[in-house]
Amino acid sequence: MNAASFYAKAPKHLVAVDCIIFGFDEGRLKLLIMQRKVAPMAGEWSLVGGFVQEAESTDEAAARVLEHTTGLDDIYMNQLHCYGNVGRDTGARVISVAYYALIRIKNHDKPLAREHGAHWLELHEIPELIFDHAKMIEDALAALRNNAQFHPIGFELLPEKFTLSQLRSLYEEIYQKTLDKRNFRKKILSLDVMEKLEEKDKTSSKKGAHLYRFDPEKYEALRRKGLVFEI
Amino acid sequence: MNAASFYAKAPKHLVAVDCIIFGFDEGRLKLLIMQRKVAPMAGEWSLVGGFVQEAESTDEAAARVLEHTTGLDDIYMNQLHCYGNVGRDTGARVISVAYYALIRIKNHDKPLAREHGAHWLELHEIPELIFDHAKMIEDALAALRNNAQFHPIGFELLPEKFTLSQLRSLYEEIYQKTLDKRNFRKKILSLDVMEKLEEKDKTSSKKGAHLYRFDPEKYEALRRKGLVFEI
DNA sequence: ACAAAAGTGTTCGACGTACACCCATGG
DNA sequence: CCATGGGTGTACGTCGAACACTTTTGT
Repeated sequence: MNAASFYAKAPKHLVAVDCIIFGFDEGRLKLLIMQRKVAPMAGEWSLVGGFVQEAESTDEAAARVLEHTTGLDDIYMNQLHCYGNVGRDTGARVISVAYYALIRIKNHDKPLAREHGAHWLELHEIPELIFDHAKMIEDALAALRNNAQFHPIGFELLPEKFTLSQLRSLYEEIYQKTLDKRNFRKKILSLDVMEKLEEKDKTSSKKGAHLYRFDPEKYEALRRKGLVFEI
Repeated sequence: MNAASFYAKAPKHLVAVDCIIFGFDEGRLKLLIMQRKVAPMAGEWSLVGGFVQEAESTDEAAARVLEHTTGLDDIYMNQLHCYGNVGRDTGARVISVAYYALIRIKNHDKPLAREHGAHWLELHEIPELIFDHAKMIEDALAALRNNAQFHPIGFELLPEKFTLSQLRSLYEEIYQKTLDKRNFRKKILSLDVMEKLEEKDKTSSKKGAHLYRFDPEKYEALRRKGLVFEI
């Protein structure tokens, strides 16, 4: 077989990206979910997605879709899985590459999201979703939990400056279990990957809690020592 | 937009699967690599792959390609990652979903593999590969290491009956470090996921080593107790 | 008898876990 | 002055890591 017929003989497929977009607000982990605009399943709840174009990589397609919906262009994003079952999309055979993204809810363009019919919902509020999107969310949660345990990705969900209580409640939300306050502080501070700021946050206590900021250089130093970030 | 044009307007892509096939033989981790038959890059070294057809899922495509090359139809297989860069295949725009597979080298159809120009090579023998296949192997090794630490997948690479020495040398090969014989035995035996057989293997010692067999039911019992397999 | 791999226990340090009280301050 | 969340230290048990000698048997 020559090269031309090798490629020409192969079938072509619609390829989509779907994004599981995590946020953290009011102490709760949330997902950005939208109402689908086209048939079939128009009006049903769906993840944010789009088709991969000729001139873009799948990663770029996911970044484009994310920016289109949130207005943010520097989102932490990881490929989750490629969902390739034949009948998964009831409108056509579509192979979908799912990405999960972590965003700081405060930073995103709320009106833009609203324009697209997108809503932030807590995990237990998620309605029935089209196609295999519920499975995607389930897989994304598992991936988030695995990933958050050994990589400093939790910080992507918090404001740049945050208190230890906020950080702890984020991990409590991710793992769905309460963490001991003293042990958590000991652990995270011993890793020495955050800068302690002079500022205090007084919004949630009279005394005020110190603000911290994740320091990528400190994290790099930790890696260089051969140590592993672990919560 | 109506449904017809929503799907019709989207571009279609060639979608391939590429398989990183691991085996374990003579105490070494090996990969099944083949020489490409078509242009461009004909004659160059490549992973085993093929195009996803209309009527099959990506998983099915990978299983088909694996059976086609090895003659085996019950191979342990995991999706690795979807590689979607625009220029990754120099012959055409091809989106590739990579899978890694673990097989018992002894069981596969050697002549069939040879017919396809496939060869088992040790990790340090792998020549330069086409496209992004070297990156795929690198990623697959990382995934194998991660996965082998918490899931009993090492057994997929060994014969049904194996000695503790074989098992240990497999893990030493995967992690590329020597493991203490006593600690390894203590750890793996404490998990109680293997059946100790009466038979002994005398091929590698005068004294003979007991053979063991992985027992999926014992592993399930471990899981039910909420414990985690960890090496 | 000897070579070659199989098999076996103990000690030590590190780390995870459990747990309760004082501090600072705004209202 | 008191309610609220912030901040702190210790004791115990578990588990991973290091480490060396005896057993068996084919040649």
